[in-house]
Amino acid sequence: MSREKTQAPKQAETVTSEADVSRLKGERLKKLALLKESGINPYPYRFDRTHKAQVLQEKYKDLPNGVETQDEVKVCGRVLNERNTWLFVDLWDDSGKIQLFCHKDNLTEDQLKTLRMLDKGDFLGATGTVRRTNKGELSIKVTDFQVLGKSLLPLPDSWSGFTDVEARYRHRYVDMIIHPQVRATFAKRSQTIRYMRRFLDDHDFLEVETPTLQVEAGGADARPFVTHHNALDLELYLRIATELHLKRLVVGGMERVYEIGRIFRNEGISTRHNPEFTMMEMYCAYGDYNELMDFTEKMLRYVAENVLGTAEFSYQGQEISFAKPFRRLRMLDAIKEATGKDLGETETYQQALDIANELGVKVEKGNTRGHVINAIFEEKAEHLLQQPTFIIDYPVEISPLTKAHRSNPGEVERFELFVYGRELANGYSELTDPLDQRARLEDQASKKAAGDDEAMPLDLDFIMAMEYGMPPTMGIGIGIDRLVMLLTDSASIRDVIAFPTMKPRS
RNA sequence: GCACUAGUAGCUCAGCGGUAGAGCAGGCGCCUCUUAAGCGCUUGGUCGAAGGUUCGAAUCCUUCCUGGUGCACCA
Repeated sequence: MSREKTQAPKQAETVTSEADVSRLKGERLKKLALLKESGINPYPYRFDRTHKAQVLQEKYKDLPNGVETQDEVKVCGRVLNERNTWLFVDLWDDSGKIQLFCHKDNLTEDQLKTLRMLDKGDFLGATGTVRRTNKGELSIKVTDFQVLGKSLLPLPDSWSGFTDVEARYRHRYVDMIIHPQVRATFAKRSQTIRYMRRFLDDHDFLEVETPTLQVEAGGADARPFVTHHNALDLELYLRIATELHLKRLVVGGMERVYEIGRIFRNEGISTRHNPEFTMMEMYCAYGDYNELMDFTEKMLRYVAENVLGTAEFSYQGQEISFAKPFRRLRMLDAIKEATGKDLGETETYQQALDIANELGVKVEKGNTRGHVINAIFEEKAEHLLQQPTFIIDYPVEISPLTKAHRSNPGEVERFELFVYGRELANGYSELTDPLDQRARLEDQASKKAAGDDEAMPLDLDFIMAMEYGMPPTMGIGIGIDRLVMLLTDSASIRDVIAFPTMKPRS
């Protein structure tokens, strides 16, 4: 605390020297000083607006050109453009634009002087009457105005735009000021979560919260972030999934639960991966994966219809339909469709590996028939799945938390949903047999001990929970960021995460 | 982690061995019914960083930093 105080004067010096260095900021600091000298507070407390821009545009849409009303309104927002030396000012709020008409006939000498102390980027509140100019622009004939927040830094110019991707991610607020599209994307992100939540709530689910800090990070194959708790002198992991805790709640009698939360995985960054991302996981007692696919389909359709107004949309030039029934395809059949090879005829790791070699698929992870099948699927079939497709019946070896298939040996009742060749969701009939679960997790733990840092740890309390008895349960995880990418036609996951993970500068 | 690619004024870009440029933004003045944009004049740069080659480097070479795209990892 005392350290901060001693540093305070130094910070003040920095601001001054920056002003010397940056002439653009310096010009604005001069205007700020001028405002203060004129007795104006450039950072006041509030403004009572009567209308948002969009409301006025709508209300006066039939007002003819050149017609003035006597209707007095108060509007406020950020100045993004100015023409004819502040005669015309484009004021933007979160609904849209309204033009201010600042004619000298309607303003005092002092007000005209104040007008010259403004900059693009400033927040302004204006009072005046509604009129439409001869050229057809709805405007406020300003009779009074207040500075609501002085801006000290220049915005990118609106004509050439703001295209430096790095700058847009690092300074998202500028990106959002300049690009209404970006604001719209994040509004849709919010709505996506809202309607998913509403759908689940309407189906009697309870929203819950489970620990982010965990002693062992389980529930998925991924490397975790490590952190440290000082008071306990304890190494902790950031969660890589919410699954194991949500299932404990099902054991506890909460029959329908879900969590929408941040997940952390210590993996590479790409257009489809951010180290922290948002996942919706839900668990529902007494259902199986067949029912879960029906449910998922309905939920996604509901979300799309409410966010977009339609369940059919275009993603990166590809028409995607959430309206039509989603195709359901066994993994082995997907491989057969893609390659002509029937892995169902193989029985051993070696037989499967021979086919992989024949297809030129490298199997770099795992040494079981299931791993080979999965590798072939991922390399040969996955990218073909453009329209929503449930790939069902996965190999047991890559699914340690999933119930064995009721009729196909070696398989589990699991599906993944693919859209545009990308995984969007992962669901299954949950494994509820504690003896089977213990055996599978012990197998995982031995792999972990053997050096597989993505294998799951042995969570004994999770097994104990299951030993108390668990009902048949269906459960799914949906990648929210990827869903938002689809609904907003965003090419990169960074476009749907307001503050994506970036390396620090210098 | 690997490959390719980029970094020049506040923004968008040109320049690719010979004195750092343009448009917009900014400043000053005039102007007051404009829509990218009234008119005139004008300020503005560690060319991402550090080395090297050269008489001379924004430009060529090396290393590093930070992005983007693809691959790998993964969801």
